[in-house]
Amino acid sequence: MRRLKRGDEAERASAPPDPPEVDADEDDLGPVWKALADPTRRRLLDALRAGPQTTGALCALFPKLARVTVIKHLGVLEDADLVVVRARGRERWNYLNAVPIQRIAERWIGPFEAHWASALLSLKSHVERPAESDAGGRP
Amino acid sequence: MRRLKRGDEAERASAPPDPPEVDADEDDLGPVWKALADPTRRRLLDALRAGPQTTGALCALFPKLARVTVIKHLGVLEDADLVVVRARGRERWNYLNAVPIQRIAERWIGPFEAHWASALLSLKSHVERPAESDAGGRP
DNA sequence: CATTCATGTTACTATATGGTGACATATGGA
DNA sequence: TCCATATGTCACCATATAGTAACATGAATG
Repeated sequence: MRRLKRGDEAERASAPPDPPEVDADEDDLGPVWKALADPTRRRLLDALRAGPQTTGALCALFPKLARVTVIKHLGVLEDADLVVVRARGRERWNYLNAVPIQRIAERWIGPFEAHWASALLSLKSHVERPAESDAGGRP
Repeated sequence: MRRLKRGDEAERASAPPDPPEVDADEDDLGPVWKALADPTRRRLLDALRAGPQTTGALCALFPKLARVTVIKHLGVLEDADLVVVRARGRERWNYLNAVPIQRIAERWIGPFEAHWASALLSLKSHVERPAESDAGGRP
């Protein structure tokens, strides 16, 4: 969790400021997985997909949660580089950074795609079958 | 429990006055995210990518962990439908099931992939206007 | 300068989870 | 039958995490 950086001079409080740089050199995907594990954080990212939001606006999207809870979730997302923050005045604009998600897609989803194409067929015959029988054996 | 799908044929022309609702469909792949959050379980799935293995063989692949730990991890993976088990005799063959991963790719990676493309565009505009940042501007 | 508003930080609690050893169950072979 | 092997369950502990209330900080406004 980073401290507030002083933003540029406030021109108006309705339009988001310029987006920060997309820091993308994140080789450790562990924090990303951890951040994505929580459904609230996934919904938070989903909300940010529509566009950058201030922290207060994000808190307003989750009336069931305390404001501090949302802030902590944002901190986890920021540590995972899934959210980048840029402060302008006393507002804090949260930007979605989808690059780590794309990393996951490249390094994880891709290799596993071969399985639901090939191994799924042999697996499908086992799924609805009661265990304990010896048909087919070790592939 | 299955949630309703919302088809969005109806386009909104401009920014609506009502606050944008966060689509909070907590689908059945919550356990999948939870299962994937742990690095040991990811390595377990990685080992199963080479082919089905008995529980004992999998335990042998993780000498640092107790056998019970591996079994519990396999239980989490099985609850998430990422691993399907079939018993043969007194052995237990664990099969990888990549379908939930594919569903994550469809429902998550896909929508976010469109975003990191636009994020790069935003980055470009940010680079072309380097003056408005606060870097070094703090008196 | 004082006030207000948006935001962040500091304890604190409850629950979840990873990890382990001891014990239990079932299967195959002597 | 008896015994070894493969696997799963139970009780337990340490840590992590989601969540909260109360308090603190910092910027805009009068």
